[in-house]
Amino acid sequence: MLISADPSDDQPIYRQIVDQLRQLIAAGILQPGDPLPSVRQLAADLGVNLNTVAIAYRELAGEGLVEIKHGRGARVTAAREHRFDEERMRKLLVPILSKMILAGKSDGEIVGLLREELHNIRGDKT
Amino acid sequence: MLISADPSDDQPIYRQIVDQLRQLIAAGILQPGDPLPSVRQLAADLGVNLNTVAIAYRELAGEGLVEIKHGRGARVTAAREHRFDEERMRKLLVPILSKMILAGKSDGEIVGLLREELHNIRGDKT
Amino acid sequence: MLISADPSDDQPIYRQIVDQLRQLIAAGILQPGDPLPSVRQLAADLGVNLNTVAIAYRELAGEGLVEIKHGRGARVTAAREHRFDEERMRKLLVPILSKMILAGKSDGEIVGLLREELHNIRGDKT
Amino acid sequence: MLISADPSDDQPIYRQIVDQLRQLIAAGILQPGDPLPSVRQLAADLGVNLNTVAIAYRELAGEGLVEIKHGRGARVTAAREHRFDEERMRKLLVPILSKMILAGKSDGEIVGLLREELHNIRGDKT
DNA sequence: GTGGTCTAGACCACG
DNA sequence: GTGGTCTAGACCACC
Repeated sequence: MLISADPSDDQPIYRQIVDQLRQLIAAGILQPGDPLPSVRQLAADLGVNLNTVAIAYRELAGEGLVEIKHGRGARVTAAREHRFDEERMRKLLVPILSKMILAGKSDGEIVGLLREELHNIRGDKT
Repeated sequence: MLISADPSDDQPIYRQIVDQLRQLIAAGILQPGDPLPSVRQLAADLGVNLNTVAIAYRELAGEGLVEIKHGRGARVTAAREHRFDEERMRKLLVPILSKMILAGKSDGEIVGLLREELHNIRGDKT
Repeated sequence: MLISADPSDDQPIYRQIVDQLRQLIAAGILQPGDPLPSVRQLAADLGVNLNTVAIAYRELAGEGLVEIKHGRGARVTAAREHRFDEERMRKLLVPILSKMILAGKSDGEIVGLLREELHNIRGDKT
Repeated sequence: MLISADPSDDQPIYRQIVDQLRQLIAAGILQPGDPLPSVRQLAADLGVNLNTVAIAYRELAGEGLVEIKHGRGARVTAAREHRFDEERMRKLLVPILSKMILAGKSDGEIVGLLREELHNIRGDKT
């Protein structure tokens, strides 16, 4: 299982699912055309309600990352540029960076950690 | 006023306040020992509910960034290492990085954007 | 083959088939009395399930556009006025028009686009 | 009540709500900044479940037509251009036009009906 | 089998 | 008060 759901996380479960699937797609582990697990299957695996997974899938469909076909499951969309709201990204970044700075991290350490995560995501997936 | 509250932001107001105060502390604009505006004052300035500001202050107190003295207002905590939950930081970073990757950003572009934001936060504050 | 089935379309396949056949009849490309391809044949050509095509034919029969003769295939119905539920047509039109209006289209642009499509459908068919 | 829900309609209830609200916004009856009825209120009025309305609101938020504020209700978004996928609009139009043609309507009649609907939507709302 | 929709009812988060 | 999320369970539509 590549996906997990933690009800005690501060993020709602459906968003955890969205974030993890988005990461798998960004990593290339899920390639365009690949099928996602069925709503019922994933719900059973995660021990969550069917609707919770359905909401996650619907959100990904809204982002254009997956295509949902009635009766035939969901698949990763044929690759296409994802829109990029730079201002939004910066705003998301600021609180995280602030926390790191307050923890005494130097710019080098912060950039290093970022590079590590980028590498983790991109990884090798041949 | 260095703080603003935007009701049309996607973040709840109390979190906007928390994030901005944390950023000001990280930037050194608010130094250890400095007093925060009173809850009443800030609530009035921002035009938000008193409780909203109180919740924000309580959250910052929970993070150990400010000390609330009953009846005597809140002050930035005497400098001390803020705990650093690296795993948590990484988890916060992943969804943002995934989105940037899907938007076609190269590692260099992503690191560049991060460096810019770091610079913006650290800025000049003597 | 004048018909196609696109699994990545947002419309279900059976509806794609219905809409395309209806359009061909409206355009006069399929004339009253003309035979439709057999369910088996069309299903094979489109690479879709037999039932999917059968459901499409049944829907067209329900609209009175085709006649299904058990064991002898389906034919376009002898010409007769198709019932016209004006209210239903208006209801179908409203969401599309609303979207166009919100996109800033003028009445002229909208009417122009409609005229183009009418022309495309009517086309030349001897 | 400006909105209605018909469970026997072929469109799902949440989409009926979306379409009607979009129409009201296109018509200017709901202006930017205007509050939408609360989820619970509208659900009660329509006699449907709270979640059904919530899904409709979320969809409108995804379209950028309304902004939902936790604890403070939903409002029509400050006006902005709605994206316009012309190909999609044409594809939606074709089946409707085919039906009208099969009903024996002339181009003039069809255009006339369209103009009427445009007028109905745009209407006077000073 | 797949996903889509809806309900009733619960509990949490925000202001 | 507001909306957000989740559950359990039902029924429908598509292939």
